[in-house]
Amino acid sequence: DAVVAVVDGREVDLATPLSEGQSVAIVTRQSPEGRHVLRHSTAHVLAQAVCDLWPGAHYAIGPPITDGFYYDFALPEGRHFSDEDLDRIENRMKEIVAENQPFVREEHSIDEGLALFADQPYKAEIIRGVAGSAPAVAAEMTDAAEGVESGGVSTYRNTAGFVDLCRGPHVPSTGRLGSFKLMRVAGAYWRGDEHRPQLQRIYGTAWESEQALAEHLHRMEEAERRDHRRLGVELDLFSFPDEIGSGLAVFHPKGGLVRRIMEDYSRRRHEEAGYSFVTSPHITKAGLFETSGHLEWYAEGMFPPMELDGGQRYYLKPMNCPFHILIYRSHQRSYRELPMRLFEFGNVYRYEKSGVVHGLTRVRGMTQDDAHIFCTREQMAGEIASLLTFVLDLLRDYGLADFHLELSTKPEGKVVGGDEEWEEATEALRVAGGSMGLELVLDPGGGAFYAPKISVQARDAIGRTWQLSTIQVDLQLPQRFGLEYVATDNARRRPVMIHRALFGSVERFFAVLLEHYAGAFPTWLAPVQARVLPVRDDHAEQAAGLAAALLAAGLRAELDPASEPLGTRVRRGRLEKVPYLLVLGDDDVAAGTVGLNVRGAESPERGVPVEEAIARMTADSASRAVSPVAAGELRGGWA
RNA sequence: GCCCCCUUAGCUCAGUCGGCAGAGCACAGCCAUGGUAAGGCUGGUGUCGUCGGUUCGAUUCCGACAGGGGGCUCCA
Repeated sequence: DAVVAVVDGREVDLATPLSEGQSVAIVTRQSPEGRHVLRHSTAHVLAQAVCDLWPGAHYAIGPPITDGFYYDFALPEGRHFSDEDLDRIENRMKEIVAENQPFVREEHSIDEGLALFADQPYKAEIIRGVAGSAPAVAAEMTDAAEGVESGGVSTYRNTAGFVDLCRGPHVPSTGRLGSFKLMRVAGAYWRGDEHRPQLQRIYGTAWESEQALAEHLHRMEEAERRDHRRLGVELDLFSFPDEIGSGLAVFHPKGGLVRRIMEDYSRRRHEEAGYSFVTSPHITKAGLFETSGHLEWYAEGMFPPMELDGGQRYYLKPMNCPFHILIYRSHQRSYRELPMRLFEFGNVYRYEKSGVVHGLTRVRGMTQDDAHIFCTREQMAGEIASLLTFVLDLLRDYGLADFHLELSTKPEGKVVGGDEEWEEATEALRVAGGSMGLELVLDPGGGAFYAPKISVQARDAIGRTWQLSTIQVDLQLPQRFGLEYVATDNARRRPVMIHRALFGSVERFFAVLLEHYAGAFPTWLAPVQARVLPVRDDHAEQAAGLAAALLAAGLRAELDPASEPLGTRVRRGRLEKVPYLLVLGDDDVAAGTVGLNVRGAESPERGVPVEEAIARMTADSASRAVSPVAAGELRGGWA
């Protein structure tokens, strides 16, 4: 069961000789570390198989990753892998496993290493790259994991003569791999740099047993089942008609309804929090984005301009901030007006590259719940703190509960503004973020070109983390646009501008909630909250009366008439994840009751008095305390 | 933008080794009035993503384009 050992705190091969007095622990194949080793060794076998099948192939890097591994190759004559090749490679890998070739560790000097990999340019580059660096730097580089230490290199060789540069450790022999499956091929740039050659990457998954592999594949299917793109079709929420274009969604009646409820609640909360609601057009003359700097910095992310009479260029807006700035600047402002909080559900358009568009989470046209707060420098810290509290509070109302914060600091290279300003703004965010009682993770260099930001990362029901709200402190745009206010001493001062979006984009947040809830929106967000099912046609009148009573009670209710059998209609209601199905038959008409089917319950409650049913449903509808469905159990759609 | 894959009925998919296509669900009509996860019968449905090429003939082979999926890079 052992794959490697830990000797004096360091992972080593099982074949490593021991000295007296050393502490030894065994790493088993199903432990996280053991799986890591299995995956790493499987990657080696993958490279060996590819080199067998494509003599002269160059192999680059092949690390273990979450759930599996990958390996990057450059095939002779610039050839590419296709899906059919995966089967061939996998079969060859199985032969190598059957041959049970030992992994033999060898140590070499740098020069020997270079000689060994003379015909492997990527390996040679790794060796040269690390050998040329100071030891401290080398240790930081991921290349160190590939087997290069400052003094020499380590390799692993097996009986077929395949040698790979590697730090190890590895399983003792190829027969000790677990169960694996090659998943897909992809292109990947050498060293992640799009200006360098694109290599052919093969992804695989590997586990300690057939069963663990099967469970992983099953988990993948479960995740697919709650994919927002799939649920969007199944629940008739939205679509992406080809005729409109890539990354441009239309929301259908039910999706539009959910969206409107989301937005309405947000509006109400923003009103209570002292925001003013503004609107701005979708297009503007080029000058506005020249002043803001967007055309200088991000023109390639914008849709190309429309030329109007006289050569005037108009752009679709990728952001709302310059418009809000013009609202601020429409007349002279006093310190008495600050902080001024301008909010808009603003439609913006960004020219996302064709390969990155993805469902509702990466689109070319979206609605931002965008606000800009203009305040004094003295107000800045307090404003950020109350903003963070507001944001987290609101996100919790939508059912997200598990957060951490991320502070993104000044990026390298293209930025505007001086170090002092950056430092002041960053510090304000750091202090506010630190006071929230949440983990604060540093993201060095991750800020926008004009401002540092703090973002709220939320974990959903199946453990994925989404970047949602962002708050940016901007000292640049107020300067570019010459914003001022008149202070108590009658001096003109420059306000600070805080950009913030809470959902990020309504579309994306919709997708996050849809997946978080696996399509079963909590009652307050559900497009249809209750459906009345008369058992027979002769209950139609009472059923219509009941539906009317539900509507009168403020519930989104509808009637599903008895033109189909009850079982059919119950099934449909469950698949559509309607929170309440109210069945009305002879007994109910006689007694003034309903058969109440509560979403998530095993069986119906018969004979519930109508008044009681309405009271329960309205209470549920008013509640935002919900617990989302955990992973799995989507069959039946009832969850 | 780059690499691989995909595109057949509203949806999910089968199929044609090149001779103008099928299933289930959905939809429509009729029957059935059924107390909790698919009642029965009948019926219609397709420019086989688009445009070119090869061919006597293309949904099938080739190319380009569009849209989608998985990655890479990017994400103000």
